[in-house]
Amino acid sequence: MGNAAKDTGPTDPIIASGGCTAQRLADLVNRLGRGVHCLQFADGLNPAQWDALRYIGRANRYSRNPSALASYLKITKGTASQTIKALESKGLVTRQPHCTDGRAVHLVVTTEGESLLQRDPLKRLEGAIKELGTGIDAAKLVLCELIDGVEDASGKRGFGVCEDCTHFCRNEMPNDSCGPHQCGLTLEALSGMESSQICVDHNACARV
Amino acid sequence: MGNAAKDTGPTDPIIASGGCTAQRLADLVNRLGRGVHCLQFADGLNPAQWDALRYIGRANRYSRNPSALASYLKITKGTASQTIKALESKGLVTRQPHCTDGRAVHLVVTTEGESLLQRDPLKRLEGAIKELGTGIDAAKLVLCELIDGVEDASGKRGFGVCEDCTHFCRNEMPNDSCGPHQCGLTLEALSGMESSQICVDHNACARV
DNA sequence: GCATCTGATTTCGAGTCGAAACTATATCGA
DNA sequence: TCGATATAGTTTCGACTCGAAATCAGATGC
Repeated sequence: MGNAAKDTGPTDPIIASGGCTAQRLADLVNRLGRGVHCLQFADGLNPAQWDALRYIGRANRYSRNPSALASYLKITKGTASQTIKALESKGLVTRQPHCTDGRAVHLVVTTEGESLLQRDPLKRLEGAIKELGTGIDAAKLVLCELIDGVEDASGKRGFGVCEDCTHFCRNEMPNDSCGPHQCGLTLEALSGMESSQICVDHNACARV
Repeated sequence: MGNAAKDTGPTDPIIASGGCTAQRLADLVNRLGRGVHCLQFADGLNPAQWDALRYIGRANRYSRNPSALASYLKITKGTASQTIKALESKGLVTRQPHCTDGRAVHLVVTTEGESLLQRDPLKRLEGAIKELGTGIDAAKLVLCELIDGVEDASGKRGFGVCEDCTHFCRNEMPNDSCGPHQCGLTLEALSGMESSQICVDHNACARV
Protein backbone atom coordinates (compact mmCIF):
# COMPACT_ATOMS: atom_id res chain seq x y z
CA MET A 1 0.00 0.00 0.00
CA GLY A 2 0.98 3.62 -0.12
CA ASN A 3 2.67 3.52 -3.45
CA ALA A 4 -0.31 3.12 -5.71
CA ALA A 5 -2.23 5.80 -3.82
CA LYS A 6 -0.36 8.52 -5.70
CA ASP A 7 -2.51 7.92 -8.74
CA THR A 8 -5.71 8.80 -7.00
CA GLY A 9 -6.49 12.03 -5.29
CA PRO A 10 -8.53 15.18 -5.51
CA THR A 11 -6.93 16.05 -8.84
CA ASP A 12 -6.76 12.67 -10.49
CA PRO A 13 -3.88 12.70 -13.01
CA ILE A 14 -5.58 9.93 -14.98
CA ILE A 15 -8.41 12.25 -15.84
CA ALA A 16 -6.09 15.25 -16.13
CA SER A 17 -4.03 13.61 -18.89
CA GLY A 18 -7.04 12.42 -20.83
CA GLY A 19 -7.08 8.78 -19.77
CA CYS A 20 -3.48 7.64 -19.31
CA THR A 21 -0.68 8.61 -16.95
CA ALA A 22 2.99 8.38 -17.81
CA GLN A 23 3.36 5.68 -15.19
CA ARG A 24 0.51 3.66 -16.67
CA LEU A 25 2.08 3.93 -20.11
CA ALA A 26 5.51 2.94 -18.82
CA ASP A 27 3.83 -0.15 -17.38
CA LEU A 28 2.32 -0.98 -20.73
CA VAL A 29 5.72 -0.66 -22.39
CA ASN A 30 7.18 -2.97 -19.77
CA ARG A 31 4.33 -5.45 -20.13
CA LEU A 32 4.82 -5.54 -23.88
CA GLY A 33 8.51 -6.18 -23.35
CA ARG A 34 7.82 -9.02 -20.94
CA GLY A 35 5.35 -10.54 -23.37
CA VAL A 36 7.86 -10.46 -26.20
CA HIS A 37 10.53 -11.87 -23.88
CA CYS A 38 8.34 -14.82 -22.93
CA LEU A 39 7.42 -15.42 -26.58
CA GLN A 40 11.08 -16.09 -27.29
CA PHE A 41 11.47 -19.24 -25.21
CA ALA A 42 10.95 -21.35 -28.31
CA ASP A 43 12.59 -24.16 -30.28
CA GLY A 44 15.13 -24.78 -27.54
CA LEU A 45 16.52 -21.23 -27.61
CA ASN A 46 16.07 -18.46 -25.08
CA PRO A 47 15.49 -14.74 -25.80
CA ALA A 48 19.20 -13.85 -25.69
CA GLN A 49 20.03 -16.61 -28.15
CA TRP A 50 17.22 -15.64 -30.53
CA ASP A 51 18.34 -12.01 -30.40
CA ALA A 52 21.92 -13.00 -31.18
CA LEU A 53 21.03 -15.43 -33.97
CA ARG A 54 18.71 -12.88 -35.56
CA TYR A 55 21.38 -10.20 -35.36
CA ILE A 56 24.09 -12.33 -36.92
CA GLY A 57 21.71 -13.31 -39.71
CA ARG A 58 20.93 -9.69 -40.51
CA ALA A 59 24.19 -7.85 -39.90
CA ASN A 60 26.39 -6.79 -42.80
CA ARG A 61 29.98 -7.94 -43.27
CA TYR A 62 31.41 -5.23 -41.00
CA SER A 63 29.01 -6.07 -38.20
CA ARG A 64 29.02 -9.86 -37.95
CA ASN A 65 31.40 -9.97 -34.98
CA PRO A 66 31.12 -10.35 -31.19
CA SER A 67 31.81 -6.67 -30.42
CA ALA A 68 29.09 -5.35 -32.71
CA LEU A 69 26.69 -7.96 -31.37
CA ALA A 70 27.41 -6.89 -27.79
CA SER A 71 26.94 -3.27 -28.66
CA TYR A 72 23.67 -3.92 -30.52
CA LEU A 73 22.24 -6.02 -27.70
CA LYS A 74 23.59 -3.67 -25.04
CA ILE A 75 25.44 -6.46 -23.24
CA THR A 76 29.12 -6.87 -22.37
CA LYS A 77 31.52 -8.58 -24.75
CA GLY A 78 31.95 -11.38 -22.24
CA THR A 79 28.26 -12.13 -22.20
CA ALA A 80 28.10 -11.97 -25.98
CA SER A 81 30.97 -14.44 -26.18
CA GLN A 82 29.09 -16.92 -24.02
CA THR A 83 25.87 -16.66 -25.99
CA ILE A 84 27.82 -17.18 -29.21
CA LYS A 85 29.36 -20.26 -27.64
CA ALA A 86 25.89 -21.58 -26.81
CA LEU A 87 24.72 -21.02 -30.39
CA GLU A 88 27.90 -22.64 -31.71
CA SER A 89 27.39 -25.73 -29.55
CA LYS A 90 23.88 -26.02 -30.99
CA GLY A 91 25.34 -25.90 -34.50
CA LEU A 92 23.55 -22.68 -35.48
CA VAL A 93 26.56 -20.40 -35.84
CA THR A 94 30.24 -20.82 -36.68
CA ARG A 95 33.28 -18.65 -35.90
CA GLN A 96 35.63 -17.91 -38.78
CA PRO A 97 38.96 -16.10 -38.64
CA HIS A 98 39.09 -12.59 -40.11
CA CYS A 99 41.08 -12.41 -43.34
CA THR A 100 43.42 -9.57 -42.28
CA ASP A 101 42.96 -8.95 -38.54
CA GLY A 102 44.19 -11.87 -36.45
CA ARG A 103 42.22 -10.76 -33.41
CA ALA A 104 38.88 -10.46 -35.13
CA VAL A 105 36.26 -13.16 -35.56
CA HIS A 106 33.66 -13.48 -38.26
CA LEU A 107 30.33 -14.98 -37.25
CA VAL A 108 28.34 -16.96 -39.81
CA VAL A 109 24.87 -18.49 -39.48
CA THR A 110 24.90 -22.14 -40.55
CA THR A 111 22.30 -23.77 -42.78
CA GLU A 112 20.62 -25.14 -39.65
CA GLY A 113 20.65 -21.63 -38.20
CA GLU A 114 19.05 -20.24 -41.34
CA SER A 115 16.28 -22.80 -41.27
CA LEU A 116 15.68 -22.17 -37.58
CA LEU A 117 15.38 -18.45 -38.35
CA GLN A 118 12.42 -19.34 -40.54
CA ARG A 119 10.65 -20.23 -37.30
CA ASP A 120 11.62 -17.01 -35.52
CA PRO A 121 9.07 -16.54 -32.70
CA LEU A 122 9.05 -12.81 -33.45
CA LYS A 123 7.15 -13.73 -36.60
CA ARG A 124 4.22 -14.59 -34.40
CA LEU A 125 4.11 -10.90 -33.62
CA GLU A 126 3.91 -9.94 -37.26
CA GLY A 127 0.39 -11.29 -37.55
CA ALA A 128 -0.79 -8.95 -34.82
CA ILE A 129 1.09 -6.10 -36.46
CA LYS A 130 -0.62 -6.64 -39.78
CA GLU A 131 -3.93 -6.19 -38.01
CA LEU A 132 -2.88 -2.64 -37.21
CA GLY A 133 -3.50 -1.93 -40.90
CA THR A 134 -2.70 1.64 -41.78
CA GLY A 135 -1.99 2.26 -38.09
CA ILE A 136 1.40 0.66 -38.66
CA ASP A 137 3.05 3.97 -39.47
CA ALA A 138 1.66 5.64 -36.36
CA ALA A 139 2.91 2.65 -34.40
CA LYS A 140 6.38 3.02 -35.92
CA LEU A 141 6.46 6.66 -34.87
CA VAL A 142 5.41 5.84 -31.31
CA LEU A 143 7.91 3.00 -31.03
CA CYS A 144 10.77 5.11 -32.40
CA GLU A 145 10.05 7.86 -29.91
CA LEU A 146 9.93 5.39 -27.04
CA ILE A 147 13.14 3.70 -28.19
CA ASP A 148 14.78 7.10 -28.37
CA GLY A 149 13.66 7.83 -24.84
CA VAL A 150 14.88 4.51 -23.47
CA GLU A 151 18.21 4.70 -25.24
CA ASP A 152 18.73 8.27 -24.09
CA ALA A 153 17.96 7.18 -20.54
CA SER A 154 20.43 4.31 -20.64
CA GLY A 155 23.04 6.20 -22.67
CA LYS A 156 23.41 3.12 -24.88
CA ARG A 157 22.32 3.57 -28.44
CA GLY A 158 21.37 0.72 -30.73
CA PHE A 159 21.82 0.84 -34.46
CA GLY A 160 19.91 -0.06 -37.59
CA VAL A 161 19.97 -0.84 -41.27
CA CYS A 162 21.83 1.15 -43.94
CA GLU A 163 18.61 2.44 -45.50
CA ASP A 164 17.80 4.31 -42.28
CA CYS A 165 21.29 5.79 -41.97
CA THR A 166 22.36 9.36 -42.59
CA HIS A 167 25.29 8.02 -44.63
CA PHE A 168 22.99 6.19 -47.03
CA CYS A 169 22.83 7.64 -50.56
CA ARG A 170 20.00 6.05 -52.52
CA ASN A 171 20.69 5.32 -56.19
CA GLU A 172 23.98 7.18 -56.04
CA MET A 173 25.75 4.62 -58.25
CA PRO A 174 23.04 3.20 -60.53
CA ASN A 175 25.57 1.75 -62.97
CA ASP A 176 27.89 0.06 -60.46
CA SER A 177 27.91 -3.73 -60.72
CA CYS A 178 27.94 -4.04 -56.92
CA GLY A 179 24.72 -2.14 -56.42
CA PRO A 180 22.86 1.06 -57.08
CA HIS A 181 23.18 2.69 -53.64
CA GLN A 182 26.19 4.00 -51.75
CA CYS A 183 27.49 4.37 -48.21
CA GLY A 184 28.62 7.97 -47.76
CA LEU A 185 31.07 6.87 -45.07
CA THR A 186 32.97 4.06 -46.79
CA LEU A 187 32.02 5.29 -50.27
CA GLU A 188 31.29 1.65 -51.14
CA ALA A 189 28.49 0.58 -53.43
CA LEU A 190 25.57 -1.14 -51.72
CA SER A 191 23.22 -3.68 -53.24
CA GLY A 192 19.56 -3.75 -52.32
CA MET A 193 20.21 -6.63 -49.96
CA GLU A 194 23.16 -4.96 -48.28
CA SER A 195 21.10 -1.82 -47.77
CA SER A 196 18.66 -3.70 -45.57
CA GLN A 197 21.36 -5.22 -43.37
CA ILE A 198 22.26 -3.94 -39.92
CA CYS A 199 25.46 -1.88 -39.85
CA VAL A 200 27.60 -1.16 -36.80
CA ASP A 201 28.49 2.24 -38.20
CA HIS A 202 24.83 3.19 -38.50
CA ASN A 203 24.10 6.81 -37.75
CA ALA A 204 20.55 7.74 -36.80
CA CYS A 205 18.94 10.98 -37.87
CA ALA A 206 19.70 13.96 -35.67
CA ARG A 207 17.07 14.26 -32.95
CA VAL A 208 14.95 17.35 -32.35
CA MET B 1 23.11 -13.48 -46.47
CA GLY B 2 19.89 -14.85 -47.84
CA ASN B 3 17.63 -13.89 -45.01
CA ALA B 4 17.62 -10.12 -45.30
CA ALA B 5 17.25 -10.31 -49.07
CA LYS B 6 13.53 -10.97 -48.70
CA ASP B 7 12.95 -7.33 -47.92
CA THR B 8 14.26 -6.11 -51.23
CA GLY B 9 13.03 -7.09 -54.60
CA PRO B 10 11.19 -5.83 -57.65
CA THR B 11 8.10 -5.11 -55.51
CA ASP B 12 9.68 -3.69 -52.39
CA PRO B 13 7.33 -4.32 -49.46
CA ILE B 14 8.83 -1.36 -47.61
CA ILE B 15 7.45 0.98 -50.22
CA ALA B 16 4.28 -1.09 -50.65
CA SER B 17 3.31 -0.67 -46.97
CA GLY B 18 4.09 3.03 -46.92
CA GLY B 19 7.45 2.95 -45.14
CA CYS B 20 7.42 0.08 -42.68
CA THR B 21 7.13 -3.70 -42.99
CA ALA B 22 5.64 -5.91 -40.30
CA GLN B 23 9.06 -7.45 -39.78
CA ARG B 24 10.67 -4.06 -39.32
CA LEU B 25 8.03 -3.10 -36.78
CA ALA B 26 8.41 -6.39 -34.90
CA ASP B 27 12.11 -5.56 -34.68
CA LEU B 28 11.32 -2.17 -33.21
CA VAL B 29 9.05 -3.76 -30.60
CA ASN B 30 11.83 -6.19 -29.72
CA ARG B 31 14.42 -3.42 -29.57
CA LEU B 32 12.23 -1.41 -27.24
CA GLY B 33 11.83 -4.46 -25.05
CA ARG B 34 15.57 -5.05 -24.91
CA GLY B 35 16.16 -1.41 -24.05
CA VAL B 36 13.69 -1.53 -21.18
CA HIS B 37 15.22 -4.82 -20.05
CA CYS B 38 18.68 -3.31 -19.91
CA LEU B 39 17.38 -0.22 -18.11
CA GLN B 40 16.33 -2.46 -15.24
CA PHE B 41 19.77 -3.60 -14.16
CA ALA B 42 19.80 -0.93 -11.48
CA ASP B 43 20.30 -0.51 -7.73
CA GLY B 44 21.52 -4.08 -7.36
CA LEU B 45 18.35 -5.62 -8.77
CA ASN B 46 17.79 -7.30 -12.12
CA PRO B 47 14.74 -6.96 -14.40
CA ALA B 48 12.94 -9.98 -12.94
CA GLN B 49 13.39 -8.64 -9.41
CA TRP B 50 12.20 -5.15 -10.35
CA ASP B 51 9.16 -6.63 -12.06
CA ALA B 52 8.32 -8.70 -9.00
CA LEU B 53 8.90 -5.89 -6.49
CA ARG B 54 6.80 -3.52 -8.57
CA TYR B 55 4.02 -6.07 -8.85
CA ILE B 56 3.89 -6.82 -5.13
CA GLY B 57 3.83 -3.10 -4.37
CA ARG B 58 0.86 -2.55 -6.66
CA ALA B 59 -1.23 -5.68 -6.31
CA ASN B 60 -4.38 -5.69 -4.17
CA ARG B 61 -4.89 -7.93 -1.17
CA TYR B 62 -6.13 -10.87 -3.27
CA SER B 63 -3.17 -10.70 -5.58
CA ARG B 64 -0.12 -10.30 -3.34
CA ASN B 65 0.87 -13.97 -3.49
CA PRO B 66 3.37 -16.11 -5.44
CA SER B 67 0.77 -17.65 -7.76
CA ALA B 68 -0.65 -14.34 -8.92
CA LEU B 69 2.86 -12.97 -9.35
CA ALA B 70 3.82 -15.94 -11.52
CA SER B 71 0.70 -15.58 -13.60
CA TYR B 72 1.20 -11.83 -14.05
CA LEU B 73 4.84 -12.19 -15.05
CA LYS B 74 4.12 -15.25 -17.18
CA ILE B 75 6.68 -17.40 -15.35
CA THR B 76 6.31 -20.67 -13.46
CA LYS B 77 5.51 -20.70 -9.75
CA GLY B 78 8.91 -22.21 -9.08
CA THR B 79 10.70 -19.33 -10.72
CA ALA B 80 8.49 -16.84 -8.90
CA SER B 81 9.34 -18.52 -5.62
CA GLN B 82 13.05 -18.08 -6.26
CA THR B 83 12.78 -14.44 -7.23
CA ILE B 84 10.76 -13.79 -4.07
CA LYS B 85 13.50 -15.51 -2.10
CA ALA B 86 16.08 -13.20 -3.69
CA LEU B 87 14.01 -10.12 -2.79
CA GLU B 88 13.50 -11.46 0.72
CA SER B 89 17.24 -11.96 1.24
CA LYS B 90 17.75 -8.35 0.21
CA GLY B 91 15.21 -7.26 2.82
CA LEU B 92 12.79 -5.77 0.30
CA VAL B 93 9.89 -8.15 0.76
CA THR B 94 8.57 -10.37 3.56
CA ARG B 95 6.41 -13.47 3.50
CA GLN B 96 3.48 -13.55 5.90
CA PRO B 97 1.12 -16.44 6.59
CA HIS B 98 -2.39 -16.15 5.26
CA CYS B 99 -5.00 -15.63 8.00
CA THR B 100 -7.27 -18.53 7.03
CA ASP B 101 -5.49 -20.65 4.40
CA GLY B 102 -2.44 -22.37 5.84
CA ARG B 103 -0.94 -23.03 2.41
CA ALA B 104 -1.16 -19.48 1.15
CA VAL B 105 1.48 -16.79 1.56
CA HIS B 106 1.00 -13.05 1.72
CA LEU B 107 3.76 -10.93 0.24
CA VAL B 108 4.46 -7.50 1.70
CA VAL B 109 6.92 -4.85 0.53
CA THR B 110 9.09 -3.65 3.42
CA THR B 111 9.92 -0.02 4.16
CA GLU B 112 13.26 -0.52 2.40
CA GLY B 113 11.40 -1.98 -0.54
CA GLU B 114 9.06 1.00 -0.66
CA SER B 115 11.94 3.44 -0.67
CA LEU B 116 13.73 1.47 -3.37
CA LEU B 117 10.55 1.61 -5.46
CA GLN B 118 10.92 5.38 -5.41
CA ARG B 119 14.00 4.81 -7.57
CA ASP B 120 12.22 2.46 -9.99
CA PRO B 121 14.27 2.56 -13.22
CA LEU B 122 11.01 2.49 -15.19
CA LYS B 123 10.53 6.07 -14.00
CA ARG B 124 13.38 7.04 -16.28
CA LEU B 125 11.05 6.07 -19.09
CA GLU B 126 8.31 8.38 -17.87
CA GLY B 127 10.30 11.46 -18.83
CA ALA B 128 10.44 10.29 -22.42
CA ILE B 129 6.75 9.46 -22.31
CA LYS B 130 5.81 12.93 -21.16
CA GLU B 131 7.54 14.28 -24.25
CA LEU B 132 4.96 12.44 -26.32
CA GLY B 133 2.52 15.12 -25.14
CA THR B 134 -0.94 14.52 -26.49
CA GLY B 135 0.46 11.58 -28.43
CA ILE B 136 0.26 9.59 -25.21
CA ASP B 137 -3.25 8.36 -25.94
CA ALA B 138 -2.33 7.23 -29.43
CA ALA B 139 0.66 5.48 -27.86
CA LYS B 140 -1.58 3.74 -25.36
CA LEU B 141 -3.78 2.49 -28.16
CA VAL B 142 -0.82 1.16 -30.12
CA LEU B 143 0.70 -0.52 -27.07
CA CYS B 144 -2.58 -2.14 -26.06
CA GLU B 145 -3.05 -3.57 -29.54
CA LEU B 146 0.49 -4.93 -29.57
CA ILE B 147 0.10 -6.41 -26.08
CA ASP B 148 -3.12 -8.03 -27.21
CA GLY B 149 -1.32 -9.51 -30.18
CA VAL B 150 1.59 -10.82 -28.12
CA GLU B 151 -0.62 -12.28 -25.41
CA ASP B 152 -2.86 -13.92 -27.97
CA ALA B 153 0.22 -15.42 -29.63
CA SER B 154 1.56 -16.81 -26.35
CA GLY B 155 -1.85 -17.77 -25.00
CA LYS B 156 -0.88 -16.22 -21.66
CA ARG B 157 -2.89 -13.23 -20.69
CA GLY B 158 -1.71 -10.62 -18.19
CA PHE B 159 -4.05 -8.64 -16.02
CA GLY B 160 -4.51 -5.08 -14.84
CA VAL B 161 -6.00 -2.67 -12.36
CA CYS B 162 -9.62 -2.71 -11.15
CA GLU B 163 -10.45 0.53 -12.95
CA ASP B 164 -9.82 -1.18 -16.30
CA CYS B 165 -11.87 -4.25 -15.40
CA THR B 166 -15.30 -5.21 -16.70
CA HIS B 167 -16.36 -5.95 -13.11
CA PHE B 168 -15.58 -2.39 -11.99
CA CYS B 169 -18.62 -0.26 -11.11
CA ARG B 170 -17.62 3.37 -10.70
CA ASN B 171 -19.35 5.26 -7.88
CA GLU B 172 -21.71 2.38 -7.25
CA MET B 173 -21.55 2.84 -3.48
CA PRO B 174 -20.91 6.57 -2.91
CA ASN B 175 -21.97 6.41 0.75
CA ASP B 176 -19.98 3.34 1.78
CA SER B 177 -17.23 4.05 4.30
CA CYS B 178 -14.87 1.67 2.51
CA GLY B 179 -15.02 3.51 -0.79
CA PRO B 180 -17.26 4.82 -3.51
CA HIS B 181 -16.68 2.17 -6.18
CA GLN B 182 -17.55 -1.51 -6.31
CA CYS B 183 -16.27 -4.80 -7.67
CA GLY B 184 -19.12 -6.48 -9.49
CA LEU B 185 -17.54 -9.88 -8.87
CA THR B 186 -16.97 -9.82 -5.11
CA LEU B 187 -19.56 -7.06 -4.55
CA GLU B 188 -17.03 -5.41 -2.24
CA ALA B 189 -16.61 -1.66 -1.92
CA LEU B 190 -13.41 -0.27 -3.45
CA SER B 191 -11.59 2.87 -2.39
CA GLY B 192 -9.86 5.08 -4.93
CA MET B 193 -6.53 3.51 -3.99
CA GLU B 194 -7.79 -0.03 -4.26
CA SER B 195 -9.26 0.73 -7.67
CA SER B 196 -5.84 1.48 -9.04
CA GLN B 197 -4.28 -1.74 -7.72
CA ILE B 198 -3.62 -4.80 -9.85
CA CYS B 199 -6.15 -7.59 -9.36
CA VAL B 200 -5.65 -11.25 -10.21
CA ASP B 201 -9.33 -11.56 -11.11
CA HIS B 202 -9.04 -8.74 -13.63
CA ASN B 203 -11.18 -9.19 -16.70
CA ALA B 204 -10.23 -7.24 -19.80
CA CYS B 205 -12.81 -5.85 -22.19
CA ALA B 206 -14.04 -8.28 -24.81
CA ARG B 207 -11.93 -7.97 -27.93
CA VAL B 208 -13.25 -7.20 -31.40
C1' DG C 1 -11.18 -40.86 6.31
C1' DC C 2 -9.08 -40.99 2.25
C1' DA C 3 -8.32 -39.36 -2.40
C1' DT C 4 -7.56 -35.45 -4.78
C1' DC C 5 -6.64 -30.70 -5.49
C1' DT C 6 -4.12 -26.56 -4.75
C1' DG C 7 -0.41 -23.20 -3.05
C1' DA C 8 4.10 -23.02 -2.49
C1' DT C 9 8.94 -24.67 -2.26
C1' DT C 10 13.03 -27.29 -3.59
C1' DT C 11 16.20 -29.24 -6.71
C1' DC C 12 18.26 -29.68 -11.16
C1' DG C 13 20.70 -28.32 -15.38
C1' DA C 14 21.37 -24.89 -18.88
C1' DG C 15 22.25 -20.46 -19.52
C1' DT C 16 22.27 -14.98 -18.80
C1' DC C 17 24.63 -11.31 -16.95
C1' DG C 18 28.26 -7.90 -15.39
C1' DA C 19 32.82 -7.57 -13.67
C1' DA C 20 37.34 -8.48 -13.85
C1' DA C 21 41.31 -10.92 -15.26
C1' DC C 22 43.56 -12.52 -19.20
C1' DT C 23 45.46 -13.61 -24.13
C1' DA C 24 46.78 -12.24 -28.45
C1' DT C 25 47.12 -9.16 -32.12
C1' DA C 26 47.41 -4.35 -33.88
C1' DT C 27 48.88 0.28 -33.93
C1' DC C 28 51.30 4.32 -32.81
C1' DG C 29 55.18 7.00 -31.53
C1' DA C 30 59.92 7.71 -30.40
C1' DT D 1 62.64 -1.51 -34.26
C1' DC D 2 61.06 -1.53 -29.82
C1' DG D 3 57.91 -0.69 -26.33
C1' DA D 4 53.59 1.41 -24.72
C1' DT D 5 49.04 1.25 -25.42
C1' DA D 6 44.75 0.10 -27.67
C1' DT D 7 41.62 -3.27 -29.36
C1' DA D 8 39.18 -8.00 -30.19
C1' DG D 9 37.90 -11.68 -27.97
C1' DT D 10 37.78 -15.27 -24.23
C1' DT D 11 37.64 -17.19 -19.60
C1' DT D 12 36.30 -17.35 -14.93
C1' DC D 13 33.45 -16.08 -11.14
C1' DG D 14 29.27 -15.47 -8.41
C1' DA D 15 24.48 -14.24 -8.37
C1' DC D 16 20.56 -15.15 -10.55
C1' DT D 17 16.67 -16.53 -14.15
C1' DC D 18 14.15 -20.05 -16.11
C1' DG D 19 11.30 -24.29 -17.02
C1' DA D 20 10.59 -28.89 -15.51
C1' DA D 21 9.77 -32.09 -12.25
C1' DA D 22 9.61 -33.75 -7.68
C1' DT D 23 8.00 -32.69 -3.18
C1' DC D 24 5.47 -31.01 0.95
C1' DA D 25 1.57 -29.41 3.42
C1' DG D 26 -2.82 -27.72 3.99
C1' DA D 27 -7.68 -27.69 1.86
C1' DT D 28 -11.63 -29.79 -0.14
C1' DG D 29 -14.83 -33.19 -1.67
C1' DC D 30 -16.97 -37.54 -1.52
